Amino acid sequence: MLRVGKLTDYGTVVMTYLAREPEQMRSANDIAAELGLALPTVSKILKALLHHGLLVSHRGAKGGYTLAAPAEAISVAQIIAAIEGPIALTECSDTEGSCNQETGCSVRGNWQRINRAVREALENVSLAELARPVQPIRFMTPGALPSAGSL
Amino acid sequence: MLRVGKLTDYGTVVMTYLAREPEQMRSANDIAAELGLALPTVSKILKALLHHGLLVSHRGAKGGYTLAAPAEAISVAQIIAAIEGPIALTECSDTEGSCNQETGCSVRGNWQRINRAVREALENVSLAELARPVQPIRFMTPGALPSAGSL
DNA sequence: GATAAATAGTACCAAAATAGTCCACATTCA
DNA sequence: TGAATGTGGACTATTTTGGTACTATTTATC
Repeated sequence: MLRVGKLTDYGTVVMTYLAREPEQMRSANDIAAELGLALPTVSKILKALLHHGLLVSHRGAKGGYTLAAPAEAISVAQIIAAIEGPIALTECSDTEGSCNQETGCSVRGNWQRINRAVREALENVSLAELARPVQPIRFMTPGALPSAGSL
Repeated sequence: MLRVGKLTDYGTVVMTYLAREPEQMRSANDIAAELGLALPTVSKILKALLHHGLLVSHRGAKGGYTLAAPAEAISVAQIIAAIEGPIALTECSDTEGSCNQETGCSVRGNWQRINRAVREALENVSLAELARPVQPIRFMTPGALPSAGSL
């Protein structure tokens, strides 16, 4: 449940890679090679991240990308928004016409709260935390929670 | 960012409708007519909700559906999971092969925490809350938060 | 028992979103 | 000047999603 595109997943990986040595400028080519992804795909992701101010680019030979801010100041929410776009959980935002039912519309209103809750959860995870190696906080017996990693 | 299918949206509306008079059994036809949705679509949603134990069905003439539990005991997370399926935020769950990079994999591990945070946010909203009319908790000046309702 | 009204299950199609690629152009370093 | 690199946009193929149709099964009612 609750999907995020594959490109967004890549996006977090790319950002994490850049966060390892924030001062070091990396070309799209380097990143693609290092991460084992296709150059055009990486390029596309970098453009999106750049557009949303998460990266700084340097054109020309010896060019590349660096983080626009310290990893602590970049949230997962920003990364997702940059690539996924500002699409709400529900798509009923503008076209209210379809649901002229009192019941339905009150539901729609309450979705706002859900959206906010999820957004806050995402804003509270920084790129820095994402880049940290996984701390084995809890080892659960395999199979105990079948979909532990799923939403 | 962060999408939920249209069917899931309908699902919440259907559940909310049933929650209004929990004792009252409703046929798929009634629900479709009342909510202004196509019968086959509503039927599909009801089947999914039924399969996940959120509804109880009564077959045959005068049959229909009722909630399987009080609205307070059903979470939005359950509704979403029933219709959207247990798809994780990222799809890297099984096929670890594609990403053989240390950098990337540590990111993947950290996604678990994000998933959990979001899931908990969703589990903390019950169907009962969803069914409540929107309480105008705070009126914010329009435009102050451009994408207030989006994620 | 017969009949009508429902759900149950499954398969299918069309449309939309997504992933991924390619190319022509602009910029900068050596 | 030339090679390397980002920029922007268009394009295609694949996947996912939404929506529909059909048949079987169950049950209330007459």
